[in-house]
Amino acid sequence: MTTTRRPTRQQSAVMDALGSTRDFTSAQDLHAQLRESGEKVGLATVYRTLSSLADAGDVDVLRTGEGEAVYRKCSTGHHHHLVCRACGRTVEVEGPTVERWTDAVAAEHGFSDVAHTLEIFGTCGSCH
Amino acid sequence: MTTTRRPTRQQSAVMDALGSTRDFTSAQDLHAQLRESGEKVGLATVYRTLSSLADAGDVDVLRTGEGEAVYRKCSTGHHHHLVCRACGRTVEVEGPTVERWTDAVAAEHGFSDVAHTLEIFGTCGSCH
DNA sequence: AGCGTTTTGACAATCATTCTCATTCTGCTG
DNA sequence: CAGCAGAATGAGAATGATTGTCAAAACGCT
Ligand SMILES: [Zn+2]
Ligand SMILES: [Zn+2]
Ligand SMILES: [Zn+2]
Ligand SMILES: [Zn+2]
Repeated sequence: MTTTRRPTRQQSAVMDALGSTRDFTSAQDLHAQLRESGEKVGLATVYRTLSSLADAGDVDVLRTGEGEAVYRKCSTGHHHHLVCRACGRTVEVEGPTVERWTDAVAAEHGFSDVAHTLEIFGTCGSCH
Repeated sequence: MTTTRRPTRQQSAVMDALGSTRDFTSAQDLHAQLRESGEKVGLATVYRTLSSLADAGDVDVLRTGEGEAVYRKCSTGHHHHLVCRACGRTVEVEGPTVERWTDAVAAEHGFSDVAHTLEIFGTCGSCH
């Protein structure tokens, strides 16, 4: 069931658009940006491409408070995000502390096959 | 803008329904349960009540992978959740380790007014 | 160029959530 | 108890993101 992937103009357009910003962006917004910049890409294709990328782990996804999915091209490897509520500026953070803590807590309660989600929100220096 | 609250039959029905399960439940599911148990409560009211409770911090909210909001009556105070993917069993967890870590990371990057979300998912012992 | 497969896109269909607003409660007041 | 102003309710419409449909277009390969 290996997802055979064939490269297309539309897919690279979406990836380029994603790469052009450091903020988390929604599928709708990406689609709007693409239209403005002249790229003709269908909305459904934007969704499909983002889903694939997310499944492959090539982009990070998280949900806004309203439940909308937002995407961001990130460095590889497990990490978390420190996001500014005001301007959206995002800093990737990582560290063994949380990883160890979550693993310990899960083990302590007999849970296996553990994963976790963690996001930190705040107001960055510039926006304060 | 203090949300003046007036107690009603519908609201307590929703709260009772929430209290009758230890798992995270969606507004839609709660509404269905209420109908089955004979309680006549409008869907809009279920949503309104849950929103109020969530805003007041009387229930915890989180989003499923599909973006649906799910609610749970929890103990008071800041804590996190260890949720079983298979059966939904939820354990509340807390500890100063993560709190300190997130605060430190945020401070290190000049962020203020910090908050965070953290959920741990896994397979509990019974479901393994 | 020809062919089987994959991808695309316009549009319809879902589905959770919110909005509207007329009607029904609730807590007082006299 | 009757009356009132404000709050809450509910049925249904409206919204908005996401997904499904399916014929047409694009690919990779021979
Ligand atoms: Zn990331
Ligand atoms: Zn982590
Ligand atoms: Zn909780
Ligand atoms: Zn915490």
